[in-house]
Parts: sequence; C-alpha cells; structure tokens
Amino acid sequence: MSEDQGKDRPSYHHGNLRQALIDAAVQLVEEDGPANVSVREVAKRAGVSPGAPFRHFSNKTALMTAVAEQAMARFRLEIVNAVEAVITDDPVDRFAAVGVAYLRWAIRNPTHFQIISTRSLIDWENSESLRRDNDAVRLLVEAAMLEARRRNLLQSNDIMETQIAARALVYGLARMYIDGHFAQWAIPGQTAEDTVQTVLKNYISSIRRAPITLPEETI
Amino acid sequence: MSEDQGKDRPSYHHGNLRQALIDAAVQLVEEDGPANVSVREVAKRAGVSPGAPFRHFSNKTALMTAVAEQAMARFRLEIVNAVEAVITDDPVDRFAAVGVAYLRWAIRNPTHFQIISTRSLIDWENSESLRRDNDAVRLLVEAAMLEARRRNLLQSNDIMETQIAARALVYGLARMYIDGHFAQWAIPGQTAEDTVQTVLKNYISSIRRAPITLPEETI
DNA sequence: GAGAAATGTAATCGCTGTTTACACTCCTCA
DNA sequence: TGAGGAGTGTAAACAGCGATTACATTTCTC
Repeated sequence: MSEDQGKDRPSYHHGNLRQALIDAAVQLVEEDGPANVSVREVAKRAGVSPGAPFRHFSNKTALMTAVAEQAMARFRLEIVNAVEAVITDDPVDRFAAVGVAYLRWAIRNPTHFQIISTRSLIDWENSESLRRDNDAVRLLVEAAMLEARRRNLLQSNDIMETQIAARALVYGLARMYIDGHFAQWAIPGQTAEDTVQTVLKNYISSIRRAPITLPEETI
Repeated sequence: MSEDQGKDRPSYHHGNLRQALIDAAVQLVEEDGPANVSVREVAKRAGVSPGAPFRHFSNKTALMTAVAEQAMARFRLEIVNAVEAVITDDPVDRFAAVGVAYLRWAIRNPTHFQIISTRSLIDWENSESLRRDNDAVRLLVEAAMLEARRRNLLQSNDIMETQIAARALVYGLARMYIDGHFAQWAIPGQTAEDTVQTVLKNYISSIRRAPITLPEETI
C-alpha cells in the first residue's frame, strides 16, 4: 500500500497519485469485486476529486489494466518461484509445479485472477506488460514440455495439444472455483482447494508415460 | 421474437410485456454482450417507458436471470437431444456426446454461455429453473458414469473425480474460447472449435479403460 | 357499472464515467 | 532569480444508468 490514502494532503499536488489510485483500486477490487469498482470511489479513497484519475488514466479500463498488470506480475513471480523450488530435474514435475502454483494463486486471489483471465474490464491487446508476463509463464511450460518429449516422458508426443488440454483443465478448475460451481461439485470432507489439487495431480499422472513393465510371465 | 417490439402500441397496456422485455434483452445481449445491457434500452426496444420493466422484474438482476433461464432451457434441450441421438448404448459415448454438445453450444452461443456460467449478473441461488436444468444435465452425466463404472469401462473407479476432471476440462475449453485465450493457443490450420473438439476426443479416450490385450507372445 | 388490481407514464433521485474550464505548483531555462 | 509553460489538481457540468414515487389508464371481478 502507498503512503497517504487519506484526505489531508500537505500540498496541492499528491506526489504519487498514479500508484495511490492503483492501490485504492486493488483494495476496492478485493472488497467489492472487480465489477463494483468505481473511479469516483477510487478517487475518494486516494483523497482527490472525481476528475483527478483521468489525468493519469485515459479511462476506467486503463486504470483496471494497470491493476491487472500489477496482479499479473505477482502471478508470474509466484509461478516462477514455484518452478525454481522444484528439486528434481524431471520436466513433468516442473510442469506439474506450474499447475499447482497456478491453482493456488487463483484460489487465494480470486478477484485478481478474474480480472486477468476474463479480460472484459481491461485492455489486454494493448498492454505489453500483460502479454510479456503471460508469455513468460507460457514459455516456462513449453520448455518443460519440450524437454519432456525429448526425454520421452509423455504419453503423447503432440505437446501443443497436451499443453492446451492441461491448460484447459487447470483454467477450468480455477474458473469453476471462482464462478462458484464447486458448491455443487464438492467432494465430502475435502475443501475445494484439496479437490482441485487432487484432480490436477491425477491428471499429471495420466499424461506421464507409464514406465515400461513387461508382464512377469514373459521374463 | 415476440410480436411488437416497436413504439406504436394499439392500447395503453402492452399485452405481453414480460416476454417482450426478455426478447429485447436477449437481442441486446447478442449485440453488445451481457455487460452492456441496460434496462432503459431494453424498455425502449419494447416500446415502453424506462420504469415499466420494474412492474415485471424487481430489478435488473431478475431480468437477466429470466434471460439466463431461457438460455439454460435451450442449452439443456440441446444436450439432451445430443445424448438421445447417440446410437450405441456405450455409456462413455453418451458421456462424450454431452461434452461435444456442451462445447458446441458454448462456442455458438458465447454470450449466453457467459451469462449462465459466470453467474455474476444473475441470481443463481434463487432460480429453481436454473438449478433444475443444471441438475438435469448433471444427472445425465452421472447416470452415464455410473453405468460405465458398473460395466468396468473406465480407467478410474472414482467417478466423482472423473466427473470433476472432465467438467473442468470442458468448462476450461469453453471459457478459454469465450475469454479470448485461443488467440494465443490456436493450432495452425484448425479453427478453435476443431481444436476444442479434438482435445475433448483425446481426453475421452484417455479415461476409457484400454481393452485388455495380452502380449502376442503369450497367446 | 363500481371499485380494486394490474400495468402503464412522467418526474425524480443518487450514482456512474467522462469532459471542460479553471487554479495551483513545479520544472526549466534565460 | 524570475518568467512561463507543463503537469496536475479542483469544481461544475453532461448524459446515461438503476430504481422509486406519484399518478394515469386499463382491465378484472363482483
């Protein structure tokens, strides 16, 4: 959070209004959800007049895009850290670590995940920052998949399709959680996060090539 | 569409304003997306004053819920028809048919799918109709899964988890499409719909128990 | 046919995003 | 050092929004 969110400002100029507005918007997103953020309320929290934000953001979408960029940067950082924490050099394990961290972040930051995934409140196309961070995660996954294929660790050699399927599964789980579908799909005695991670774990097992074990009789 | 969307109305009373409002809302959803629907524009299209809709719907959410109910009914019908069109009595094929029809409908009715899946503009909890239609589809899938397990056609006997995984995959694919993620994930020479259906097909293959083929040498 | 119930209108409220004219402050350069 | 423009704030206004209220008209019911 930035220094002064309050009303009493020493000088006429704020000093760091742009970041203060982003911080206030982040706070509002967390309190009321992305759809209920208003520029006027953001301005009020930053202690400025309703028109002030438009000196720093051309419109509301630009402000929300800035919020998304900050969220996306944190998201990327968490994914990268998770992958680097993997001890073995098994690329499928690295791939799995991305999925685990992805779901973990989505579940713990549902409103921010919604902003960067739904993309209806932001200008995705024109944000270099968003695409760069998104590509970084995508390339991390792709590198793991390429190595996995090279080392013959996957059931299927079509890694593009494997990637899309895995991404769809993970994204679907995250969105089911965020959109409230797990009210109906809960497994008794498990939290939604447990369920989600279990499903992911078993999916990873299913795409990994089974070790070749000849039937005992033939030995 | 209903009869008179225009302004010139024979009598003071509309006659069937409730349905006319839903129709106008559906039209607006298709034109501008769910987020850009306004009650005032809906009223204008139905040829009534801005306050009139509130005689039939307690608020905007109630109107959008009625739109969602209509969309959900059509969605359910399409799924049921697709399953009944399956010729063999293989329950895994029935299961697959639900997925195919689900994705087909979502891709061809993206805005309506968004309304019933995101649930942010509607009152899901208090709509018996929505839950009934949703349960109908869910039970269709569950029946197929139970039969598949009974006939030992699945890799895993945990059908709850298999269902969640399959649902997550299908929902994830649908949402990736709707949220515009396929701009980055397209397979060259394939439409997004082709890709989506291919991924689904291969996933279904992977959950089906492989036929037991003994190694040739042992025969 | 009278009166109640249903369903329309018109006016209004407070909220929203955004723009415009204006005010203050800071930075730069002579 | 001091002038002036660039940057950044305010206040007031605009149209459009969801929603409510008072009132008008029609239809239903007995």
